[in-house]
Amino acid sequence: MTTALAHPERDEIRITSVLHALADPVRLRIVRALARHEEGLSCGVLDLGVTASTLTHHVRTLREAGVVRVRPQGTSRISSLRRDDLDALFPGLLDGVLAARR
Amino acid sequence: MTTALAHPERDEIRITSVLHALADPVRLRIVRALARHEEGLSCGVLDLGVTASTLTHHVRTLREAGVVRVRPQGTSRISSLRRDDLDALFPGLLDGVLAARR
DNA sequence: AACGTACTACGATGTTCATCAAAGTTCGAC
DNA sequence: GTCGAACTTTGATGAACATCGTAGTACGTT
Repeated sequence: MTTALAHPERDEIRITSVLHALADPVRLRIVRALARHEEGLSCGVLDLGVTASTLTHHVRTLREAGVVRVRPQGTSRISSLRRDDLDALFPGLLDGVLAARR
Repeated sequence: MTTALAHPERDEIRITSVLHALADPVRLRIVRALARHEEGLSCGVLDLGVTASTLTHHVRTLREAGVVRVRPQGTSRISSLRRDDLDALFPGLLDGVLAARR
């Protein structure tokens, strides 16, 4: 399928969707990894202890919530944090989440 | 029941539980209301469009996640935001959530 | 003690969700 | 064009959850 991946515009991002997307241990690990790689990365390289299809589900949840942006590159898909949008809408939220020790 | 209400200690509060607790429209409205009333308030006074038993469930979810502190007062229970604990653990998170326009 | 208010506990219900396996798609390389 | 790698889609399953109604408890007031 070559239909472009759907991403919400900045003003379509809802706080409840973002919070729900972040409220999962696997997705939170993805977000933490993306925070360390500003340039983005293919989530397949992460060892998260879930199958590929589950990983697809999680990345889609993050994308549809507006937390990450995904762009195809070859057979891979590069995900990156939508830090600018999130910081503009919910200043402090992302930093607070990333600061969490546990 | 007069058994004291259980609250997690500050170092027992987990980010995923907090995010999950905040990721519900009804609970978010409760948190917003509590943010406007530092002294705390009885959640029963809020008109949230849910029954009393559902409200109990939501307040318990917030309490067990460490988002609010609840103290009995007469036949009521006064809830208040655990702003100090949340700000210490996840600086910016609460402000970011409260800043959300939608 | 009797009553009303505020809240809780329990049980039921329908929905959402995280997970997986299996089969399918897309794309680069040979 | 064939192969393999990376990812997605579909369908199934079990768990978690938001909601409600009913019944119950705790407490202040009369």
